[in-house]
Amino acid sequence: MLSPEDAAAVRMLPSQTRTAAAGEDLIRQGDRADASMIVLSGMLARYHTLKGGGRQYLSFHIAGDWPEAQSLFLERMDHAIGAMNAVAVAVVPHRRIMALFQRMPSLGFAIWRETLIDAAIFRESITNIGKREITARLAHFLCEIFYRAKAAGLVKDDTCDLPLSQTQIADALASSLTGINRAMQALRKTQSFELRGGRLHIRNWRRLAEYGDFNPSYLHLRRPLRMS
Amino acid sequence: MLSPEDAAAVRMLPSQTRTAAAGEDLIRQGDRADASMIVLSGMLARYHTLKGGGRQYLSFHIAGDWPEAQSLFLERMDHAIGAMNAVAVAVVPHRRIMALFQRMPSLGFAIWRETLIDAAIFRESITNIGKREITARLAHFLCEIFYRAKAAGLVKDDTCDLPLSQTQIADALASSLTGINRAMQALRKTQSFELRGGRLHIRNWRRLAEYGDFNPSYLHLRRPLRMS
DNA sequence: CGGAATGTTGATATGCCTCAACTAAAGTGG
DNA sequence: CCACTTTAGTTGAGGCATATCAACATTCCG
Repeated sequence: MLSPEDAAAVRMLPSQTRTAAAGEDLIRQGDRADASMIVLSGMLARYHTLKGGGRQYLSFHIAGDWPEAQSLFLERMDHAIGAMNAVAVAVVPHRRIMALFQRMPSLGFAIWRETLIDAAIFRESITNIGKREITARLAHFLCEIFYRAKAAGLVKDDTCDLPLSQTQIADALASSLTGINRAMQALRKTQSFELRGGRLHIRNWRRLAEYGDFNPSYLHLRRPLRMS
Repeated sequence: MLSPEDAAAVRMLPSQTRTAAAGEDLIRQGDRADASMIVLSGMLARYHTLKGGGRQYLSFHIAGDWPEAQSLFLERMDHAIGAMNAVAVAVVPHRRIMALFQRMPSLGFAIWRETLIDAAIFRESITNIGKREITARLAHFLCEIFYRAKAAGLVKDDTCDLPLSQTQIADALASSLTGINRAMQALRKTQSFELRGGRLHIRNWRRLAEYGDFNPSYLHLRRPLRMS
């Protein structure tokens, strides 16, 4: 989340809109990128591909995110970025961004800050996967998705998009389809949320956050959200 | 790893040397930091503390690393930084660093790049913990430690420091003490390394890297190392 | 030398993965 | 619009990797 001024400056950048369908890759592991992208709509994911073809999803990105700011300074992609549903992104060449930095250093710092928050999200994911049992892990995951969507202004009627299959959630949370399916059933019993048709509806935030041991401080929002 | 010029500029910054003994924290979760630190010697770790007191180690840092560059733009620490053995760090106030950026933007970009590599390391850790069985996970971990030490010029006689107990390795790899102990024994059978007295000695890099499915591209070195 | 930290080994338990079959929903073409 | 195909979700059974618990050995260190 950039400040309004920074966001305005970014919008003035010459950019090209690119769309992708669910399942398509926008960048692949090993690619060189000479442009970054800003998500306009839909959901992107970063993922590693393992030998054998399995995936580990690393993070998910929604409108307003810069999932690829890192390519500004890292020559090759160490992961791929794919579309989880129909997606539109603004593609901005690196040189444009670098040129803008010179005029507005604060914008550079703001984007830097975004990449640091990204890193904080990865850290939290390590702990989530490493230390929490599968049901709590899922609860934490749902909390993060919802909280970030809310911070981005994408929540309406306590509902946001979550266009992931249970298989994909399993590959994000280092679990299996069966494992996630059963965790989902266990969590549903808490009546704290509903997940249908790619939409996540929160019924009882407190309970879900409690269950998932979710503390949003790692997201480093400038002002905390008021959760219902 | 900054470029020689950048590193020289950093060395000119007024800084204060601070030391810490094994087990001491340099910064705690929730703290505000108004200075960053550069590791001079010893090993630091970042970690999350869980309710119940358990730890999840997130990353380890050796001489030359900036484990805390993120505090430049993130107000509060979302994790702690502790010393794994006797440590010396150079403490540089944020305002000095920011002032230097103005004179040498390239330095800012170099540090930004370092934080992006940090993030890549976290991502790899997610995959390592999430998708690899415990023995391969350990092998991968040892490879990363050694490879980074080598890149930093801290390897002599195919040996580097690794001042961690099996309990600490377990808390880094989302395993248990017994689990790590047995993985260690299994790995030792490959004769590819020795780990004693806080020193890691590599006997057969190829075999260990193979076992741990270790591909160093995520470390984004400018020129790859030649491994013996 | 004694005590604490670290590492090793064995026994047992269990969370979750794997495999497999089946149901439900969604998407497609005649 | 219905039959068909594909994708997603559900359920059960069985096995295994790894956690947990407990005792003991070893090394480190004051």
